[in-house]
Amino acid sequence: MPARVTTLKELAAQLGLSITTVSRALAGHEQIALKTRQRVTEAAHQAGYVPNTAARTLVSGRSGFVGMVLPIRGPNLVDSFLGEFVTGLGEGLVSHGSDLILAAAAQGQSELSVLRHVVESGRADGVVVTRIAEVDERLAYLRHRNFPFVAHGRLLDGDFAYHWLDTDGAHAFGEAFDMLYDLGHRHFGLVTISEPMTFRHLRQDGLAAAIARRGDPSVRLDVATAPRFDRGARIQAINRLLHATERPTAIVALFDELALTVMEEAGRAGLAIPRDLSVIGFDNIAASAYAPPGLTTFDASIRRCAREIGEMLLTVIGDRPDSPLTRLVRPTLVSRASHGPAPTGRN
Amino acid sequence: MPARVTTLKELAAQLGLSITTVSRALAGHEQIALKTRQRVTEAAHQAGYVPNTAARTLVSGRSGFVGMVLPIRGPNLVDSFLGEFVTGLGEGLVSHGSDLILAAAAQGQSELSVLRHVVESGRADGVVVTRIAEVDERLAYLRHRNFPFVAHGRLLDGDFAYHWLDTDGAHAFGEAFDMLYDLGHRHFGLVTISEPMTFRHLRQDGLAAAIARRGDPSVRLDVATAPRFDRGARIQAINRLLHATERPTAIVALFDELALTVMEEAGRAGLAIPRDLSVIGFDNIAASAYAPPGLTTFDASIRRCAREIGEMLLTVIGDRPDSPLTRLVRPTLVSRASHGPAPTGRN
DNA sequence: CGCGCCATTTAAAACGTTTGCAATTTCGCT
DNA sequence: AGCGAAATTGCAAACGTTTTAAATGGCGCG
Repeated sequence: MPARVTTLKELAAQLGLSITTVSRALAGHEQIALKTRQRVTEAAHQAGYVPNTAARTLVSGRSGFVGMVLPIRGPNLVDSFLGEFVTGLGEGLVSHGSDLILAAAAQGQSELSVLRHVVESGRADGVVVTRIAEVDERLAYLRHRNFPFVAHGRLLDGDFAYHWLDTDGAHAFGEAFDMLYDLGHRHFGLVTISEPMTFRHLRQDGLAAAIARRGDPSVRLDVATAPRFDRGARIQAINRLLHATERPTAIVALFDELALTVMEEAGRAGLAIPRDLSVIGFDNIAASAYAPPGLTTFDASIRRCAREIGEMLLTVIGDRPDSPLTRLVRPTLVSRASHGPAPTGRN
Repeated sequence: MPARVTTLKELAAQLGLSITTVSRALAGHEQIALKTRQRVTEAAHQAGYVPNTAARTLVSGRSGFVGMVLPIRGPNLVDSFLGEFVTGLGEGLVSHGSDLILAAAAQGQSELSVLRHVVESGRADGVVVTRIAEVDERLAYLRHRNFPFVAHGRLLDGDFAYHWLDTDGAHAFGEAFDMLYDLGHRHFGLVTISEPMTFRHLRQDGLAAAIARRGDPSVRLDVATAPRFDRGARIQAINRLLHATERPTAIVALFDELALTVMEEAGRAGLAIPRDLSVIGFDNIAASAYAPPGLTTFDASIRRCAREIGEMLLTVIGDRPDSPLTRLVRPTLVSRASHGPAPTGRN
């Protein structure tokens, strides 16, 4: 029946009350007589009244939205976590009735400009920023604007305070090293990317720190680097590692996609995993369970993290705490079949 | 510097013009002198002016948002397409500067109630509805409300007109049958789900139609059904198929996740793929490329479809066409190594 | 009976924008 | 210089809500 939306004015007219009273009754103000409150609530429910978001936002200055810039990459590249992340964020927000706004950046439009638009148009009360870069203009902007946000990931230098949640990649990579070392490995490979993302450093440093901690001079680490989205270069870098005169017996990859490529290329080179080569990844993407022989990796539980990020952001928006909320989540080892004892004979 | 947001009033004051003129100048109205328009545009750019969404929405009745209900399932179940879908949708919307609103349904809250809230709060100008059920209350509601929407998927009975885009599962399943038939297969298995989703019927009917078209009475089809998210039941159903006294030589799965389970269980039963059993899936999820020996499947190109859905929805919102926009996208066969000639000896 | 106090309700402004209509300015022409 | 039309600009209302400040009514008490 109702092709139109009910408004407060209509509801008030129907009830013979003023708009003010109806508004207050629905908000549950004590000052309105209980009987009236009940009567109004009942009528509102009856009429299927839903307050208009725009009007409410305009007057209150709060939109009830949380924003995020949608990472759009090349034609066939989809952020592999996006689904999980968005689901988790939704879970985190739903308790407060906040919705999520996803703003896409058009081709050639910087992510910053989209972020600015989201912030300055008043679309959102706070934003989530993911994939922190070494020098991150988004963070600089948000700080400067003093706009509520929570970062998924961290900057390297702690020169300004902000709210963040990060997975403890450093710890995981240390754990990977220790495990492999105890399995007899001494010659390691690290496959990483060349983009200036901070998680790259955090993880690599965690590995280096674990090596240093062990204090065994016979440990050797070779690093292969390639651009994140250049499959050719990636394969080339990996094969340099694989076909060196002295080949590592264990390769740790910055994340699963790289590890899967390592396994593929290893297979192509006639190396059996884990007999000839141990491989460990990070993230635990769906394919890792299926790729033979099953990739040992760390589960970053993106969904749970995103949920927590959502909750943190709601706190930040509501309470504006002046000391930063921070949270380091330790990823859990998912032990599958891609790692094992170091090969004993020569390679 | 600007911790506050610039408003039209401030801009007007600064320029010595009325709010009206500034508003019109920025909107590019011809009636405002060109020189003024330029001056205003320049000043607005300088000040980093971004119009307030809420105010604009309130007066224009258009929010510039497109809504979608975020499917939240059990703890570890994430809609495997969500990332791709959302990315595609974002791509489709970005040209018109529309953003995407994702509203999550809290535990125990029906998807319909969330949808109602999105629609009636005026948050969105149109919505996208995915995973159409046989009897879909969301579609019924939207029609009744006469609210712009585009469905990803179709109802079975065409009793009311609406805008949709669907992947032609019927065609794909027919194609799969034809291919397998030509490889000598006569005994088929279909693994499907018990939930009342329409795509289930469309695909199964496509398969049945292809069988009928062939007119070979020796063709046999066994169907195994299990609830979508009940892994145990799924495995059981598949194994009933696999361990029947007369086992199918080719199994077609409703979608890749099922096909992957079929391959796992086949491996567990000592069957070699594709020597002993051919398996074909649908969707082409990431894991399908990695799961040995590589799953033959159909690529639904979710991202491209979602993008088109976004574009369709913008058309619907803008033009309110009275004849329905419909689009059937033919999925493409991704031929990997999980299918082959029917085994010749007895099984 | 009148005063004041409390409980309850309401009028009106405000949020920032768009837009119908009216006012003002400019300019050509006589 | 003066007129009228065209070009340009501005006033004010409207969108639906929240909120401040004020009004109204009821009632006890002196």
